Amino acid sequence: MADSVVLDPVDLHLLRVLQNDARTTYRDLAAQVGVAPSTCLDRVARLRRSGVILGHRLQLDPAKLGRGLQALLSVQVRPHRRELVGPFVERIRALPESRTVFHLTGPDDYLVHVAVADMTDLQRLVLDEFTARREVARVETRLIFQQWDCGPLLPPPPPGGAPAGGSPSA
Amino acid sequence: MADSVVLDPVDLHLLRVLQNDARTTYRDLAAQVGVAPSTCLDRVARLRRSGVILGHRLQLDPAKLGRGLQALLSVQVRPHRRELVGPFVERIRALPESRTVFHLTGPDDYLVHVAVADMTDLQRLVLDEFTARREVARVETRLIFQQWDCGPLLPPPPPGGAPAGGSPSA
DNA sequence: TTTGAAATTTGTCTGGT
DNA sequence: ACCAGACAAATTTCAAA
Repeated sequence: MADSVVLDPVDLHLLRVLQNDARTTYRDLAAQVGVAPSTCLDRVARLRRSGVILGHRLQLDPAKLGRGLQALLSVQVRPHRRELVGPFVERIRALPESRTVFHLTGPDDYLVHVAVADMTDLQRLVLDEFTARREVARVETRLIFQQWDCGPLLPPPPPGGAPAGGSPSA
Repeated sequence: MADSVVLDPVDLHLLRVLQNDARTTYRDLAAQVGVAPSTCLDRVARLRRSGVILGHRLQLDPAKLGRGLQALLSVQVRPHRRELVGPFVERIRALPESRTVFHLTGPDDYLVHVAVADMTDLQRLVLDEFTARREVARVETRLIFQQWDCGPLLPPPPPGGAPAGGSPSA
């Protein structure tokens, strides 16, 4: 069920346009991709059903919301057992400051991306919500100078990519 | 221009609903928030103009796109001078595997979140695109077991928050 | 600034190619 | 699978409060 899905060039084109602006109308979508609007509807509905499209998210500016300081917290949880890490993750996820939580390989078990108002707020967060917890063995804080969101997420080209004059299968 | 913006309770309510589903219609939005649809339109347009809302993003499932393996790469760039790091960041941002690039405080200058097809692909990426570059002094790779996106990003409550029975201003 | 209703644009469905 | 057209529903405008 988590396996990958076959996407033809039309699907890819749709996804590429929608990732630039997820509210493009089906009419514009159709014009850009070169199929009829009703076909777009069909395709997009299929992509949602197959789980490729998970949903639509609003992209907000943290600074404009008074959360101008962002940081990454590396957290060691000891002992690293299910009955401890389950509640830990749930608690951290519920913090209004948390943006993303990663469970990682390596010596640092978790990486938490947080957005706070200022340094005072960050200090409070680290002391009260992380190091105060018994299962948290160590927290390392790194501030984020700048962050870039990269291009759209697209499937990798097949290993034996088709060259220009390649394999006429007729 | 990056300063925070005053948001009244209606704006906050709108943002909270839209972050759960950015395609909620203005009609439903109006019903949930308790104002007229045309007011919602006005408010949302204002939020876009003021830069609080940056855009609408499609949320895709990397595994369904054949990118089932994600990792975080910590990168040291030496010497850390503008004429080296500028092109470095641009090159990394342009990689189809890159999802986010962070410039950080601390010994690791950059953290790059990547999505790849498999281990072979990850090895290729690290060797060919990172360690092969002269300015890259060191790369540390950590795999992502699991990742949680956290609740909506909302402004922090004001320091002197209004208590329950507070300040009847009439 | 907000509203309610009119005008316009979109989303959705049906049936045909 | 795709397309075209028709209907329903949503968005957007606008005059008035």
